[in-house]
Amino acid sequence: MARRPPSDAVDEAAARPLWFAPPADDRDRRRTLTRERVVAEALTIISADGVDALSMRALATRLGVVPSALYRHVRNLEQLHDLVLDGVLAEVDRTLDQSLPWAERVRLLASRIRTVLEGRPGIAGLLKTRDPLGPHTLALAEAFLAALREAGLPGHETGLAFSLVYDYTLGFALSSPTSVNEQRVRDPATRKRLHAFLRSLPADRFPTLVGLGDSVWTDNSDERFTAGLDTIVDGLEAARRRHRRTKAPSSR
Amino acid sequence: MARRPPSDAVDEAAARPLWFAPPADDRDRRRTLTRERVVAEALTIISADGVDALSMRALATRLGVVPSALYRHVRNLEQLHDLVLDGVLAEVDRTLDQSLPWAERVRLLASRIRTVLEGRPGIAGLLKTRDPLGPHTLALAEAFLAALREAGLPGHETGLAFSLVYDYTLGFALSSPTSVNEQRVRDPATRKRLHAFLRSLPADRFPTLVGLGDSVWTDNSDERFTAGLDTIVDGLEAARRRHRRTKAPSSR
DNA sequence: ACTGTACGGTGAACGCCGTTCACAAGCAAC
DNA sequence: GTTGCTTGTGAACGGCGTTCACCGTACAGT
Repeated sequence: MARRPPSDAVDEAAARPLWFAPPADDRDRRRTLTRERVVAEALTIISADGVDALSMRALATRLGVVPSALYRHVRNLEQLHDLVLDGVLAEVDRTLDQSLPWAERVRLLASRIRTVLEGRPGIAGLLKTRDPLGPHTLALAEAFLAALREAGLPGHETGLAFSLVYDYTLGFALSSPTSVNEQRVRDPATRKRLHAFLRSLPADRFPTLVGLGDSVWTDNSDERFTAGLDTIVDGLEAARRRHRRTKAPSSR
Repeated sequence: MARRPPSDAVDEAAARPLWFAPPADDRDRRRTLTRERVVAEALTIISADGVDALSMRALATRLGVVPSALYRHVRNLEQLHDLVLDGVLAEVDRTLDQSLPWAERVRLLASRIRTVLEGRPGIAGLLKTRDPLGPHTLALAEAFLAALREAGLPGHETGLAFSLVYDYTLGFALSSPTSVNEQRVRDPATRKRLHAFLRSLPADRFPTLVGLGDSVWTDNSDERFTAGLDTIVDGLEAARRRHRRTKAPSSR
């Protein structure tokens, strides 16, 4: 009696710092279902068809198993999401040339996160609403903070800066074209209709909108992302200077 | 035959600029179902129990009607979401004292959006993934652009700046505590456990994370929001100066 | 070598969901 | 009064997450 439920690992914030129980032994691997296999298969589903295509039943079918079998390895869909999220974040390259200036390092990390997230349509939505404290999430935070610390801001402001950059990156990845609205956004005909629609707006009600014309709507999401990121980093740079001045008023 | 389906209104970008068909007459109001009543009831559900509690069936029950009846007034759940979103955005106060500097106006608008979105748990998620071009969404964009134009940036950069501020605000509202994780975040005991967990991290693997200590994690989301917003506005200010200098190098 | 037990997969079921479709009640116009 | 259109109804379909009793198998203890 009293069958032990699947472990918590990612779910429980107070879990043991021994996250990834070492693979132990590869004895009966390959024949029986494991949590790793479940999560891995979930990831391939998401990469292929987006996060909406990931369901317990579909996942079970792809693993050649009945849905209820999954619940031996994963507590529920929520926990599966958390595990998948940390698996995705594990794929973000955290290596950085330490000689690079802090701003560049921050930019690099943010760009890499975006790239990885955009390869898994819809996963940014999960990440923003669930925000698991898995090992790789923490490692990523560590990398960001290490770069930001060199900006010379006090600890509290460093945390705020991290939150800003991280939130921006996730938020951007979330609103970028996913599998759902992809064709709607990328389809040039639809885009033309949209531009025509915007041009047809009553100028008395939306003077700025029509006054600025098409140049307002940037379709290139790469440009939009880096431009926003640069502005944020500029703002952080300004804060850095401001703080440096009040702390050690050397010149002027 | 050939029953006319519910109109598109928000859904179709190429719809007539005649958005809100005037109420016409109040003859049979109150007895029969209308699109307005459906959307209004959906909004109260969301405000009370979050966006996850909004389902066609629950909505129908609250309206004293069978689920399929809703499809006479709304094409499907997606369109209902779009209509709800525009309804929410309609509640954002767009009036601004024109004598305020542009930066302050931008800050005001962003804060108001955040306030409204946080009153509807989970709705920011919809907004980011659907992004409807309804009348109030556009009016909000107009207000932002009007403020940003005074920063003196060229049209293209103004659009980028709008995208940045808007995305940041939505992204932040999305990750702020919703009905789902609310108690998990607000509960002081959980917060204590989280802090203890962070302190227990191995310092060799996360030197910055543990080095900065608790000061990194700001629980006050108001402070986090305004700090991020200020940084962004600072960055825009820097871009403004930069551009002004290259355009008209008056002093120095 | 035998036996008990716990693990991990099965099959059926529950209750929810969005959506469709044929049909009926009400109402307007001719 | 008949016609035809609008709008709500009832039943159904397929899909979802999740639970539960069941059972085979492999392994541990004696």
